[in-house]
Amino acid sequence: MSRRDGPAGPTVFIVDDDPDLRAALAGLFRSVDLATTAYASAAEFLNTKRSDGPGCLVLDVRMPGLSGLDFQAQLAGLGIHLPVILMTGHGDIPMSVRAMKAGAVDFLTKPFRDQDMLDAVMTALARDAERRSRDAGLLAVRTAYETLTAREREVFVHVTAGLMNKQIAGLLDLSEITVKIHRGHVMRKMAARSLADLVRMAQALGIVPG
Amino acid sequence: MSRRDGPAGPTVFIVDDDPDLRAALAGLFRSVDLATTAYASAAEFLNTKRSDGPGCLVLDVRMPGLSGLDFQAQLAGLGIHLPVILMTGHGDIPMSVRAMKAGAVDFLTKPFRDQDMLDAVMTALARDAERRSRDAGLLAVRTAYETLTAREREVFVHVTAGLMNKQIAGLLDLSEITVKIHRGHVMRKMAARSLADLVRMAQALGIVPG
DNA sequence: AACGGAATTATACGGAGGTTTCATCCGGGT
DNA sequence: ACCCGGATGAAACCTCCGTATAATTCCGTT
Repeated sequence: MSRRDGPAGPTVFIVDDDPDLRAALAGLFRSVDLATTAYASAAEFLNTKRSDGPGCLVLDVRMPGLSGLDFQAQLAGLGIHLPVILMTGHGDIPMSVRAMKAGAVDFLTKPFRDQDMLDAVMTALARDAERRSRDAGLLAVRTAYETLTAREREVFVHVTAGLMNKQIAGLLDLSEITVKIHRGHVMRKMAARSLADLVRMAQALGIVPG
Repeated sequence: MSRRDGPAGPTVFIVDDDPDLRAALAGLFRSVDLATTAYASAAEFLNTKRSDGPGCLVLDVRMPGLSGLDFQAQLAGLGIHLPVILMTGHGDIPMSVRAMKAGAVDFLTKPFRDQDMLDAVMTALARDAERRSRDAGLLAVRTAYETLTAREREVFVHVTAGLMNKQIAGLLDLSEITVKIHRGHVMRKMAARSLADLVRMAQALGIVPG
């Protein structure tokens, strides 16, 4: 029921209190060469050390302790951004709408067809992969940004706003040469090979002149 | 049941074959000063001349002719990007999930509370307003981009990729001075006041060097 | 007290950006 | 035949960017 999820591929995390369903799902995912790890409750999932590798969550709505919906609502706050697929045997429309509004990939009613679950998981894994590639690019930029001093960040903002060194000097009450120095430091620390690069980094960081 | 939707505010378009519900909804929205226009079917909505102003759609799922779900699926293809709220008296979970996956703002089961509908409409109108402001900014950029000649567009791509005029000249087999000329034309035609501006425009246009 | 990092500024130089003026060439349309 | 827009490019000129060198000040750590 559990397999190593090395660099080979993503892991499907199953959280359901029904051992039979856990086994069935694990078998289903194994049939398409997906690694799986199963848990009987949300608490068990949270208390277990996991790699933070790629994957997705398959949650039962009705479980002892935290329900699948409540669990889903808490995931973002816990820093877990795995895409979620919900399953239920006794759901209703408001419940499914709430889950989808909260960003669930799918909301399946039991019994569901194997293919429907596989489709949902594939969609979830694709969504996770996309988020990870976005985050990976952003992490390097954020890390570099952290190394900037306060002054350098001010200059960074104005440079990427398109202001000339002279104008920035006026705004910050500095000499133009000082702005040039800071600007050079920003380019070096951010590993930007051109102003265009730096502007895109600012965009990714959500930095706006206003 | 119908009110002018001048520059005052957005319009809620109601599509439902039940006259009583149409009237009730119109009354509800009027109570919060929202303009409404009601239709008995999807076909009637499509055949009627409407302003393309801000608003949202409130659709019944079960209607004679095109169902609310099918109608929703066709809207994007018809160039109609109004946010959709669906209502149904006899829906099921797969139906609601399909609607939400297709981007519906909400999926309400009849009977619903007035406040739930109003909340959904407010969310929908906010989403529409946001999309419109994004589109408005993009339209100007797209229009300006249309005026560029083929050569200017090539230079545009490489400039926003961060290449120096000298490098661009090499790639396009031109003299550096000619690149400068084209570059100047690009800046003027795109109304970019700085290279940073131009880079952001390229981002918005989805222009990538690769 | 000594050291190092951050911030500041000046001078100087070379490279890159940007514009103007002038001029040539080509294809399309009047 | 003529004109015009697009593309090309040379010369000249100015501004802006970037960096190296050197120096000063302040602040926090050792």
